[in-house]
Amino acid sequence: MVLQKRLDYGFNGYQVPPVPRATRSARRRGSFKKKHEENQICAFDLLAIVAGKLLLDKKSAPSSSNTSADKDQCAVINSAVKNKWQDVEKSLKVEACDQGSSDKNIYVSDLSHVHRQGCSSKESLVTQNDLNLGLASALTKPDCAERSNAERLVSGQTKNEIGTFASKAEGDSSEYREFGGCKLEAATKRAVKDEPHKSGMVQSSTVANMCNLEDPVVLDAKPPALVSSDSRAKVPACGNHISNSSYPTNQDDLHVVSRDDDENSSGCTHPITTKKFFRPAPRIGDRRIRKFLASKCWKVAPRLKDATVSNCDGNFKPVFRKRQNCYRHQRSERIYPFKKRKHFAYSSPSNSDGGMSCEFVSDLSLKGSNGDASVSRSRMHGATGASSSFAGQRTSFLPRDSHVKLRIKSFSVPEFLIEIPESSTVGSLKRTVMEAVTAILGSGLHVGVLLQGKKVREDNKTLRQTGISHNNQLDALGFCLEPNPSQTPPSLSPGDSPFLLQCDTPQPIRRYPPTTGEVNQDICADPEPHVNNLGNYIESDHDSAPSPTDTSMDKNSNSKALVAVPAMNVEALAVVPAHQKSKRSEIAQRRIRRPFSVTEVEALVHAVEKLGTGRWRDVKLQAFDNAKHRTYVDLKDKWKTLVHTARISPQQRRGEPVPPRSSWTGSSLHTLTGRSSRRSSSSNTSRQRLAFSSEIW
DNA sequence: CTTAGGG
DNA sequence: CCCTAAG
Repeated sequence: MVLQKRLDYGFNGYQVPPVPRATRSARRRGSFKKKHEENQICAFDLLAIVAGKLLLDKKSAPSSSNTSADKDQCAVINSAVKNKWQDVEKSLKVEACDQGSSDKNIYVSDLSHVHRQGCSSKESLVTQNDLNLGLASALTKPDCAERSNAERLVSGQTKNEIGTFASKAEGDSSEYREFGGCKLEAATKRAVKDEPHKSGMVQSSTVANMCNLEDPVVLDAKPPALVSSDSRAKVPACGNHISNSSYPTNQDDLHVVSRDDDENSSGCTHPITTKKFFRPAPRIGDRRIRKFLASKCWKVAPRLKDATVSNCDGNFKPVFRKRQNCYRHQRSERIYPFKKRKHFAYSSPSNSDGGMSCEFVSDLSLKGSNGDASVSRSRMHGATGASSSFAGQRTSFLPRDSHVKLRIKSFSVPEFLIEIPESSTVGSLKRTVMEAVTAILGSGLHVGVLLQGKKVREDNKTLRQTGISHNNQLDALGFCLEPNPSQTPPSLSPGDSPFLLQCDTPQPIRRYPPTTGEVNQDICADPEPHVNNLGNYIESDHDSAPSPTDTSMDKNSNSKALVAVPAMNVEALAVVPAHQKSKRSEIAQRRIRRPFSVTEVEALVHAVEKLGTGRWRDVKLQAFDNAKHRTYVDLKDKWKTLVHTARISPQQRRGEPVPPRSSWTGSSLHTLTGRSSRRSSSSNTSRQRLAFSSEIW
């Protein structure tokens, strides 16, 4: 094995993403290089932090004493390490010095591993570890007894225990979790601060040790290339804690701890025990292809805006369908439940006075609801179950006379048609309907008012004029949701109402045809897995997405392809475009918070370590391709917070390690490099860190 | 659409 | 997470 030339641009010994591709903007800004370099540091740090697979063998820790001899030894270690690393052809089994014994090595494991781990440090690993992770307390404990104690603890733990511990710890604090059970000062402190009652966990520095000092064997474990928490994998009952083996360090038996369920899932953790769960890092070509496809899909992934925008023209269907085809699993669930949910709730009142009620609408609702809608109490409709039922008061727009109190129990959804292959599952049918309904609801609605079963179209009349008064029988009054007319630019009515649109042409019922039914069926040869996949897939909306390697993905996509979401002409040149628009943005609801799971963070770190920052889209595609709810912005943000939480000072990011402990600082170790000597001048920071660590350990 | 960065 | 400027 050969250390690839990436070492050449290793920054402070950290692995550098292969030939970083500066983004266009970055190139333009000319700031890419710097950013990238900084990122390398972050990548490594966080990688180390998160993965908890530091390259140090536990034996590398100075074992028993903290004498100056030790320090000298450390210096030797470091220079040895450094030299080793500079020799690109040599084995990466870097010898460290522990009492001068070559048996006690710093293991860097093999090259491939190193590359996977992203650690190609030319620097002292010891230093790095210690620096970034507070490494093993064994390394840093000034007190010999303490140190050896820590060591004992470390060595006494089996891998499994480590995993268990880490997992448990993982479940305790989300801040803590983010570091994969490896303690980081900042993180730990934060955990303490945030959850004082759990400080017990925090004190267990052994976790860090264990993680950091795992056997080289363990280190060889393939790091997850992808973060996919495949929800289609068997998801065991969610317990409070994860199974012992859930810590993803075992080779070929990666267990995914998927915890990105909903925010308040009471720490529900799904140990996913599917073997070979992770797809190994795709080869370049492979990845290219995948990337290409994915990016294609990604690019056309409809957002809400897309939908609305594309709906604005009359010929929306082809466009939309195309998107639909491409979108597949990427279709983000965020679109519907959140951004759109409120739309109809708001849009009804806002539209009700918009003067958009049209004849065809009335026609529709009548047809659709079989007259039901024409009665005041329209019920939830058909299989959709998606009527927007809300009860509330609807005050009239009358200036200040007696108010009409209305109670709207529910709205009926206008009729629409769905075509779906017979081979489709009930689940997909439901989903199809749901999406159709959601699309209708989300794409702008009008409220139709019916009085005594008659459509009230004169929007400018007062309620009183219309005959709606407080002493009315409320039953005489009805409301229905009406789709916006997808019509050619409406012309203003020359009549009494300047805002009343003329929509005399009856609109055909919307259809939601399957995109390519036959093809789908062909592909979905076996309907059974289809069912399962779909079911799980739907559930997976809450969780992460399925693994990309899973071929059943296709089926899913196909089943999704059956879901033809209608394109409705939303605010097609609506009467009050600006108004509606502002409303829309107002309405947009915040997405639910979904804390990153350890696995995700790991994957993120890996991806960033590999790709560098500034390529969030690539990161997303590569590592979070299936996590539909993670946008590249999310990833970027997560990285941001990770770096912040890790308290990787700009200094460190620039590659100037800060000694965690003055006892180390003073040693000859730090005179090895100019950097090291510079470092001592920055002891200010180190003292802060010191105080910090002592708080924890 | 992506990225960067502030909030 | 959201928002937005900038490219």
